[in-house]
Amino acid sequence: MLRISKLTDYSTVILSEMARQKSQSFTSSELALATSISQPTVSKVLKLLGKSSLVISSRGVNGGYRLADNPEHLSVARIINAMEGPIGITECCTTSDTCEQYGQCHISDNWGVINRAIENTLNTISLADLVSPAESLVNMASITQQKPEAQTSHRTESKESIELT
Amino acid sequence: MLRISKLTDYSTVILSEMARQKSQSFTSSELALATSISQPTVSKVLKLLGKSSLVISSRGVNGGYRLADNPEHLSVARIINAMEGPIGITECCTTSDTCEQYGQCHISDNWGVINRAIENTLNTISLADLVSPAESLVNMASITQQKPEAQTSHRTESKESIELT
DNA sequence: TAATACAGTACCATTTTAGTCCTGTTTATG
DNA sequence: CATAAACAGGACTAAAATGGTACTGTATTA
Repeated sequence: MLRISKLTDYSTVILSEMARQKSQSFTSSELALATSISQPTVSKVLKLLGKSSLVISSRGVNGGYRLADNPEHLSVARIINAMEGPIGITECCTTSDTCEQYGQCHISDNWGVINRAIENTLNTISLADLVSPAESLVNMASITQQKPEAQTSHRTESKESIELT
Repeated sequence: MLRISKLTDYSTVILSEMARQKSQSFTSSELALATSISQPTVSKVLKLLGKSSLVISSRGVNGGYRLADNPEHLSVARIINAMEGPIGITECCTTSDTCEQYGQCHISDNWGVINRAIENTLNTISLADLVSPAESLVNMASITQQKPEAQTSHRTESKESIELT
């Protein structure tokens, strides 16, 4: 299904809740309430995000979490990276050496190119984009464009090649 | 990690082996030998691909599998779709109704946009591209471009926002 | 010193995935 | 028409990943 994990999904919900509110600091209980995610799970997610310094925590009474940077400067790629580690659509994209097929595989380089293309997409989208109306994101030409420009490579016509709903 | 499954990975290796050879028909044993993937696994993959009519099988002596269409007309998105079902980077991209957060979630629409962007990328790349030298793919402007064009939305500068290797 | 809130880790249940095997069915061929 | 080659369709198991929770510890404020 090519899916981010549920915890990663939660992290985007939690972070966008933080980005949407003007408040500076949030406890995990507050965010649990606001997102309908259980408090222990919210806590787990925020701890992970803290390790990569996407959020900053303060302990004790009146403690909580706050965003480490402006939502404009936090990309979706970094969020995924913090929760799941480096984006690698195939095994060889991240581990490169452990694959048994290595040497007789003719496509690992191309998977690397594909992986970087997806990284680029996710890197281009910020937390601020995530909380903006969907129209804004659709209008980001670099995200949704499908240019029919001249090039050497064979291309699949997108119309006939997909029946995803 | 945002990864395709191992079986899906195998499927791309197997299909590209079929695309590279001029031969028309391949038995699962031949492909197992050529790819260093075990024969039962190759067989399992080809059966799955057959269900979505990406390959055509013929039984009996001299039977085997052949590509259902030219490599130029088979997109990576369709391969993933055949092996794993619809591409959905989040749960709400595919199932839409079962999510508990539905109603109070403010970002599902935007995840839909992101999902379509990734679909577009994977849809643009064909099996023929996968077996071509990596340079060809890099030169596909629609895949790797990162346009800094004017737009309304906030953008993350790709340089500072990512430390993936 | 007591209460609040995060830190770190461990744990377990569930689900998913990978890989194999077995029992059909189809087809070419001698 | 018998036999062997090859795919079809499940069933099954082991291993791994994931999700969710709990527990103990530490920092901070009042």
